[in-house]
Amino acid sequence: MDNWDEIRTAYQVARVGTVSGAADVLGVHHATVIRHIDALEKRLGTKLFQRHSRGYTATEAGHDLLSVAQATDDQFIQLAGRIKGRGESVSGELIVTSIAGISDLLTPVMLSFQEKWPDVRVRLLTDMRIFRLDYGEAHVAIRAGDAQEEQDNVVQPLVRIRTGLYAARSYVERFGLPASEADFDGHRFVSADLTTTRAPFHRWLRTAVQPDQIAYSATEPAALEQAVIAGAGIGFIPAFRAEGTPNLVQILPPRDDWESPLRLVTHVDLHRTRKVQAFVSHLKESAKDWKLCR
Amino acid sequence: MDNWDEIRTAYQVARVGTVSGAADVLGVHHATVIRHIDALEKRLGTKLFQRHSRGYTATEAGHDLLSVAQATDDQFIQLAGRIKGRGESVSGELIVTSIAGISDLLTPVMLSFQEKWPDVRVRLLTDMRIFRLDYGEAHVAIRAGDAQEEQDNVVQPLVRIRTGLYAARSYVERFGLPASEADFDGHRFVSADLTTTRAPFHRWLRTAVQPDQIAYSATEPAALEQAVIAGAGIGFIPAFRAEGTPNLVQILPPRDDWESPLRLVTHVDLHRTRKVQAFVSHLKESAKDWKLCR
DNA sequence: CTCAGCCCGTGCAATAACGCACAGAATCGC
DNA sequence: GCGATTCTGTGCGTTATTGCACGGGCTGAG
Repeated sequence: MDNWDEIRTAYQVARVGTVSGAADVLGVHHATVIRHIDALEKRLGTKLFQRHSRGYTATEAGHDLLSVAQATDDQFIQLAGRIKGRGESVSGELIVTSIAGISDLLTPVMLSFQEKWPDVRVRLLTDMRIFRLDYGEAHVAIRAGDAQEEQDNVVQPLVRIRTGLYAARSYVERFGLPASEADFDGHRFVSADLTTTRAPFHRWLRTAVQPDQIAYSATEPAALEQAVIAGAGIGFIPAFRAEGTPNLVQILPPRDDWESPLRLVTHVDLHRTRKVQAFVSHLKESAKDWKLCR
Repeated sequence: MDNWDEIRTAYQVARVGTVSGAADVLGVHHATVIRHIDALEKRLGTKLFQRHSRGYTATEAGHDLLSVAQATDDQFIQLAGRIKGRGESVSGELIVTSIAGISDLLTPVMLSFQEKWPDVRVRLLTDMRIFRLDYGEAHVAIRAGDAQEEQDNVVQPLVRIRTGLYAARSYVERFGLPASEADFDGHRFVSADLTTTRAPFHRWLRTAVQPDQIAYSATEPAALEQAVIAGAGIGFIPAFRAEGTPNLVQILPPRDDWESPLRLVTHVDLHRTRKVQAFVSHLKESAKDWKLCR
């Protein structure tokens, strides 16, 4: 059953009853309607209409087509309404992907957004691999660093996360408190695998300490944080997280060159839609209240 | 939502995931697919797909279209199957229209036909006006006389109904029994309006008797028959009906030039279908058993 | 790193679809 | 009964759609 347009033509003929009338409705010449009907009947091998001087009347097959195409027409009209309205409405799914380790910041934002727009189903994806906006894997991405983005992505800076060096109180009691960067000899450190991170503070650490001083490494930020809290070594923790955590001692305060700039990225096709715009503005508004960032 | 073909194209793209793949399925060039998508998105004002190097992935709107068009495709396939199979199957409605007054003959035929093909719903239409086959008002028509049929009608002779002149026994007791055609003076006759009948025996009667001898006239054959039986006058009754009716006296036996040839008429478009063929052959077979016809 | 394979996108030529005009036929109203 | 109207059907010229070929980009394997 190729050529749905011919079905649509036959539908109008069955509905109106005349070729001329259907042609008017369809906005084409009546000769076109005749040719569509002829072609469709030839392909089906059955007469859809009885031709007579007052018009076309549908046969049984024509009536069957009429009812099916009627339903189709209704559904397409509803579909068009939904699609056209979708750009205007804030509803459906909103998929946000972000770097790991900032879910404390994001989760309240997502929840308040969903509270504001109850028709939206929110999904937050965090994974090692980078989700591709141009594959439609997410509507909004929150990424770190200055990495080059793809062509069609709209990038805007969000906040800069301040990160400091911390250690657990239990670690300090056991290994002592280094006075400064020059006093790091003999200390143990917790860091991410260099293969999976491009965070500036981790890169800095690799230059500041010996490789064998990295006592513990992991890929997941939460795992690193847990390791520091457990006393495995000195490690980087975002200031906003360290402040709320007891038993953490600041070794070195946040430095500007450790700061990780967060970028808010959307695909250009989705950037214009009201749903994405709503979330973007909501996120930027919420980010103003984030402490210990800038 | 004009242009259903573009929806069909978009449906295949959403299903397959690539323009090239959809083009293969649709049997068109991939450039055509791209143009269809572009046109459809432009008309809807919404992106249906995210374009990337590995193909097209559907957006939310695209997924919506996919599910709607999927259902449409299924329904169209089923529709095509029904329509193509309809010509082969003996089912659905079968509308027969006939001249009034032969329902005794037809009803058993219709009933046995329905018994033979239980999926058929049979309708018998008899009315003063002639139902038009080319308007699709009936599949089969049984008509009388030699009237010219329209262009696309298939005509085949059925039987010739023998008609005689009869009177009720009560009439004969009151007015006497005419010995022959020459003895009609003073007798009363029952006849159809000349405006509504072209039956040869009625026309003959108008020449054989004086107009004021027509004591009773009607349009409906059953009404005429009832009038004759009630003793209103001498009238024509088909031999097959008169034989089974008590209290009827034959005035004149059937004559060849009174015979009314019945024609079996079908529209050329429907004549080929198996359903109509089945009924036509069933009717002709049954007609062989009709008594007092030839 | 390079090459092969598989996508998408666009200018240009061919082709199929379309609109136009006219003819024929039937119906409606006067 | 007869013109007026309406509808279908077809040949012809035009337009729009399609197919083709080529270029470019991305991906994944060797």
